[in-house]
Amino acid sequence: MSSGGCSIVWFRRDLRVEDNPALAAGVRSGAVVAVFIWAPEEEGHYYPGRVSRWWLKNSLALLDSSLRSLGTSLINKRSTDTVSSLLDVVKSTGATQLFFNHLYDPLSLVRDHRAKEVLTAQGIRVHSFNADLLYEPWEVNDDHGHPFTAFSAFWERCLSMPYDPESPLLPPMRITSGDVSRCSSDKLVFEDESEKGSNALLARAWSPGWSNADKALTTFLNGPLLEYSKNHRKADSAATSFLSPHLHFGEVSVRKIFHLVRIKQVVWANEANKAGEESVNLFLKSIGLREYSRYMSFNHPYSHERPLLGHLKFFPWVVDEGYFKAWRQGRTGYPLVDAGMRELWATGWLHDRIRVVVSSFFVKVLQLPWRWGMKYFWDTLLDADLESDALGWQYISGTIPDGREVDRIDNPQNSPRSLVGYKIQLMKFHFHPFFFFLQFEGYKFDPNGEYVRRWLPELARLPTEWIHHPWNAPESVLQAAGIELGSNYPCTIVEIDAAKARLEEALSEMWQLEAASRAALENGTDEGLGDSESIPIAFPDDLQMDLDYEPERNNANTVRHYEDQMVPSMASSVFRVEDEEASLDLQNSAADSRAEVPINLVNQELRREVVNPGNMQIGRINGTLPQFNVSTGMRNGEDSTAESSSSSSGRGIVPVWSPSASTYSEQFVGEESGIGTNSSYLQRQQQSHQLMNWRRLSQTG
DNA sequence: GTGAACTTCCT
DNA sequence: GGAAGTTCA
Repeated sequence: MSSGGCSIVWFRRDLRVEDNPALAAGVRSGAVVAVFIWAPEEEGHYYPGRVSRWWLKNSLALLDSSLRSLGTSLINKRSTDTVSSLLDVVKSTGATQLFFNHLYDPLSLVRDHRAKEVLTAQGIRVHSFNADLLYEPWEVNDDHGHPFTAFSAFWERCLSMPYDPESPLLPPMRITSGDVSRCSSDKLVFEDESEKGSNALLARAWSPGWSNADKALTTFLNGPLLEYSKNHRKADSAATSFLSPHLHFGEVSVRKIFHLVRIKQVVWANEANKAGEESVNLFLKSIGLREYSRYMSFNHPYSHERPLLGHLKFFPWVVDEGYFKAWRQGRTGYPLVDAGMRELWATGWLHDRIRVVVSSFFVKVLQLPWRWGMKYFWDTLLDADLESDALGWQYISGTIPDGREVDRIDNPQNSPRSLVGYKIQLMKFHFHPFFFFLQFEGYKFDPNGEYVRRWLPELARLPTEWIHHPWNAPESVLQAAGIELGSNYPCTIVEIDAAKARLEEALSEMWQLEAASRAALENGTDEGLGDSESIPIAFPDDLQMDLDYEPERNNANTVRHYEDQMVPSMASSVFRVEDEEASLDLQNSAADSRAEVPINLVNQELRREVVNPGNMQIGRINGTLPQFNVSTGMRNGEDSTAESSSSSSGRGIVPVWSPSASTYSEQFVGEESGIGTNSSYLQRQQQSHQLMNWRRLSQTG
């Protein structure tokens, strides 16, 4: 029912015309104005990295040309305030409706909710849809109606839901363009001069854009998918789908992938093609992990900044800039790790297996704070994806709940013996697979050393026998290969045995701290002890790659720009908000005197962004911070203006932040419940935290 | 009812 | 490989 005015279709990470529910609904409602708003400052320190911006630029160009062939074009807006820009577009086009597809990262959840509120208040009808997932997060629950807390159970349920995911929609036949004569389109700049040279190389390997994504999908389905299971262990194989960057920007619909893969599954099942079936299941699992990452982000919106299991709060991370740099540059002395890091820097891509290798090394051997690693991935990966990367790093760090710890996490009421459970859990994650793997098994990813030789030419002449552990090679062999350890290839930055010992120490320290904190809680003493989570917020100042270690970068002027990607210093960001909210926090802490695990600065940081993304104020209601509400209240169309796609159970739901308390996720590491006390702690600690910057931290490490 | 043994689960 | 859930004597 078109009401005279046109409709805005707001594109974000759904850069496709096929199976795009928001676009389809907009087109159905009449004339359409398609809009993309570029407001990267709103992303805070998750300002997209260079390669990611390159992708976006190209993807948008393709979307625009597709829209043009259908009868309209893409209006681009450069903005520091997405919601204001939306309003501007509404006003200049006389639009009466807004259509968009859901996103699930914490910032989008807040921003989109605000957009909906603001536009609705202006009399605009807002409709939002699921275009990114097989099922919306709130559709998938266990038998008790609670969200799942373990991936496997979650995925099993997804695959056996009583109704199938929506069938993919065809692209619109044509689009009637709304009146954009008074709505200008900005020229968006996604790369500066210094970045163009590096980016030029990307185009040789990648083709962004929805139609290319579709080709990549077809290629994969007709080729590598069959061998996916067999090949996916190899670092080098071409068996990956290479769909992840396409998926990140929504150039291809997960539901389309799912449907097509399932067709293959049926065919191969009929043929009793075991390898094919296994491959399909494995590939679907990777789709499932992507779904789960959104699920986690929705249910635990702090999961990109805070461990979901509390014990890691007490892990004494090694805050060592030198280690961090060596890891980034691929100079750790572990060939497989170094090869991976150099490939990442040179190409923006890393095979999934190698991601696990380098990130495990980061967390378990170097024991650097995982958020640094995650941030570096964010800056360098072509398919950087907040939710997926958060899930991945939390997994590597062993902080993903496995479904049993849920009701004991950070809950003072629980019996001390649950500690044992944590302990073992973490020991398992840390010790078991990795050290073994590093020493003996790593080679199965790259049995012939081809991968290492490609990315570490200095090791190319080393016989395969030694290629993964040159430190064991006889001197004569090294000499013959032209290698001098410590000179043209580094000695191991940390030896395995030393790392193992240090890890044991670190873990026991962690348990002591946790026990002490627990004891303090039981005594009603405040705060407890050390909180290593205050580290990860800081990010070293000089995240500059040394140019001589960048194989693909011959131009000395192509210095990477990190200023815009810098994690704000604590002094400059957290405390500004703190000041504004000082009085409130006092109230909160008085009301919430129940002793809590101490402050989590990370939480403060998210809060800063959430409360104040790009200088827009999101109101606090009743003196509390916006909290994420997954309670059932909003299921019943608390939001009457929103209309979900056509999902039978999904109608009326838009992911929403609201001040209402009592969410399931409270059970995790004080996501909500900790806010009040955290703030008060912060306030009291203000002085000391203000002084804390990277340098100071590095001295303590 | 109770504890031992067995099963199942673990991005 | 440890712990919660289940079965069985």
